[in-house]
Amino acid sequence: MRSSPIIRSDDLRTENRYRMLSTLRSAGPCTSAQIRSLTGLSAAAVSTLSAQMIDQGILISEREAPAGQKIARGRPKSRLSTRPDCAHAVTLSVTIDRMQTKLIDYAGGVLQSDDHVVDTQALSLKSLIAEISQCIERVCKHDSDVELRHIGVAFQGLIEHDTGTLLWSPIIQHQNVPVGQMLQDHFDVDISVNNDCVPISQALHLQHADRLGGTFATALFSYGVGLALYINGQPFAGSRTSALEIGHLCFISEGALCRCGKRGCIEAYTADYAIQRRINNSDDEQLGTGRVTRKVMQGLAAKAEAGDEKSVQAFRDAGAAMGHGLASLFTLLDPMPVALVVRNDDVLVLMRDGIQKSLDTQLQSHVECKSLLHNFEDPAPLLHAGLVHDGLSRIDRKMADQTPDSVKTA
Amino acid sequence: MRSSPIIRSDDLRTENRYRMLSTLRSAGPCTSAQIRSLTGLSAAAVSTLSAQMIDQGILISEREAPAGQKIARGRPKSRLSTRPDCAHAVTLSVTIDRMQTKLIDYAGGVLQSDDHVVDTQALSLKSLIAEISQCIERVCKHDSDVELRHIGVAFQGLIEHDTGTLLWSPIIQHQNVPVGQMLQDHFDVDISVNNDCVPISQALHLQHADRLGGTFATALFSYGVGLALYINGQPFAGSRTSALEIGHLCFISEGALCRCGKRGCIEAYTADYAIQRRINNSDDEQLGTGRVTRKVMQGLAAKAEAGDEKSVQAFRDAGAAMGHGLASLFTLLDPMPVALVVRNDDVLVLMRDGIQKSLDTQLQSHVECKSLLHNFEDPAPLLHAGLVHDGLSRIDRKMADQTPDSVKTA
DNA sequence: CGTATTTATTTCACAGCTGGAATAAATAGT
DNA sequence: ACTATTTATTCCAGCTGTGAAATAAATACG
Repeated sequence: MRSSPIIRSDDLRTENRYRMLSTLRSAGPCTSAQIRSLTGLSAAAVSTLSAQMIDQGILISEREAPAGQKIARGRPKSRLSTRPDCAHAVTLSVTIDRMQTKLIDYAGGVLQSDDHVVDTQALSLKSLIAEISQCIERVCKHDSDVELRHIGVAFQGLIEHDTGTLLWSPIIQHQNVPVGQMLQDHFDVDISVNNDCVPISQALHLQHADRLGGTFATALFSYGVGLALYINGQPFAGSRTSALEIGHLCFISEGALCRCGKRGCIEAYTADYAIQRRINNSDDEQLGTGRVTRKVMQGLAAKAEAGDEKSVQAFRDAGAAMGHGLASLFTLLDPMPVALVVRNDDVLVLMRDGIQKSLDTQLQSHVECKSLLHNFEDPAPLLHAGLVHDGLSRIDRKMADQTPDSVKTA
Repeated sequence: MRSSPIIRSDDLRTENRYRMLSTLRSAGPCTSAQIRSLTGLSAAAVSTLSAQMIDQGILISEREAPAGQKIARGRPKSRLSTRPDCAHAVTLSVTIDRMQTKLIDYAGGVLQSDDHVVDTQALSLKSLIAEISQCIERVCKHDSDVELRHIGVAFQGLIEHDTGTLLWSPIIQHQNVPVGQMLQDHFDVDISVNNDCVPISQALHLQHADRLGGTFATALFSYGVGLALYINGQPFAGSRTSALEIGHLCFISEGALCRCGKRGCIEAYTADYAIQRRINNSDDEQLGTGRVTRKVMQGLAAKAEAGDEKSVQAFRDAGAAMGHGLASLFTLLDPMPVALVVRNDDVLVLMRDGIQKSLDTQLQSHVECKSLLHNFEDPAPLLHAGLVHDGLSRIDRKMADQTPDSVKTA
């Protein structure tokens, strides 16, 4: 009902502070004139607000790079940017075989990295949280003056975004794990837990809006398939979860057995284990254990590229399943560009025909679906960029709330 | 990126004017104290704003019903309400066999009604628009001082909400009909064209939020199946269309022929013509012509209720198809309550088992789907309420924009 | 009839943002 | 050194809000 929560004029100030921070966050360091035009605020307001925030130690102002030869005529521009040491965030991505942790400063710089190899499926509930906590502590302990304000965690699976509860995940043996709550008890800072697709989609929106536009889907092929949406320039958030479980849409009723326990899921044809079992002649009932290594997948892909009939068919079927899922998505919502994010591009090339054929068959004729598919290799940097942006944006919100007055009062 | 477009303090005023109107719109006539608590505005602001709007002729203030016996002690409350004669809207619903038009005043009162029987499938493009225009003119001509500010049209089909273009509709032979544009050329007022599900869903949110909550789906069974969503208290709007074509999700690949030209659509099992052809032994290739009358459907339902095996199965299959669609929706987004809106409750009763069984089979086990389905009989009053609310809300927005200053300037 | 009670409006000082004008700041060119 | 140029800041009146307190309005009660 309410389009905006702003009523009081001091809420306006908070909002405008956030606007400035948010602008600096996505556009990088800016001169006050740039901020003025990007935010729509008046010069007077920008000046007042930035002075206050510099006072508070949130922003810093520095001369524009004096190294550049083309020095302008008048008073040199000074650029505002967020002060790196004013706050820190931790980003943590959990995949089936490792935890990657980074300590980030308020300007987005990476201060510490930690890569911890671990078999997540073998962990007890207690040791899962313990391992995660240790990763976070490791990156934080390195520096002495860490102002930790946010921890952002990315998992694969079904995640309740308000509470950060892991409802279900293919890489964890347990269900309904309140990861967010448990970490908050441990560290007492804001925690956000998200399906890994969500930050990736955020990063794509920041970096590739030119290609993808404001409305697009992000499909991540990893140990399973994840999907996140941007709609009209906004990340789509459902009432409980933000990511869409496209992998568990029913593709063939009473079909192949899926990891989730159901039959005929898209994932039971698209996931690496599904492709593997198909090519290796094992039947569709086997789920296998552990993960299919990247090397094994490359082997399977090579086999298909070499023309092995069965392998080619397996990949084509995987594509058909995925195409069915996208067609369903396009039927329910509107057709939209899709970013296909995958570690190994070969796999996508092999599936692409199947995907396209499925789309062509299943979409209504009046729908144009030319060139909706965009490939992106290597999800890792996107995931990192998304986690950083998300974490720092949440800190921005808190910084904006700390109006000078409320600081005095507190 | 921008959470709110408010920067200048006069935007604030516009927004707060709209807040007040919007509150009056959904809560009905209110005292200034009620408005204060519902909007969160201060007494001073409410007083100033309401005085201005009364001056402008947008609001009226009247003593609370003196008829009531329990007269309070002190100064009697006076209630603010929108002034009926300050603006008017037309609502128009087009179904396969009729156009229902109403002239509404700014308080939501029905001034004129028009029920025009017409076979929409037989109309040429030109006569379709002509018929619609004539309906609108008929209800407007009756009164002399009509301040027409908005026309809201509800169609079944795929509609681009920005432009009001009818991309595809089962009840119209033509495609890509720019209904919105053509009506605007004719009447020069704001036009909104929506899938009929959207206003119905809006009305359900207003009237039955207690049962459905802020996140729910609305499935309308009419000549086909339509679906609209509310997510976190907001109507869901896609980038082009707002309604979801759940009826054309693929249920059985290479299955029964659907009106849309594809095969195996949910609608090819759920629609009235689909049920009819199944029971009448005609094969799944026949599309039939014209519509299945309500009487015929009641006959088919009676047959099934009497225990006819084939009829029972046809309805059960229809339910299974619908259940598949809902399961897909619940898999992609979160499971949510569903309002099943249908003219004839019997039909729903016959399908309900099939729906539930499909849901139970296809949803992941960790999902609770007990009692998500709610029945609503008779879509007509809901559609009307939704159209009225939508039309008047859009007028509210324009009224809020007319700040006293901007009036003087203009 | 005057008083108590309740509701609505007005008034005041304070704070936020705007647009425009006036200053201040910092540098290149002459 | 002085001036021109460009950018940033400050100041102003005007508008929008807030909370708190005072005032006005309209009725019931005694």
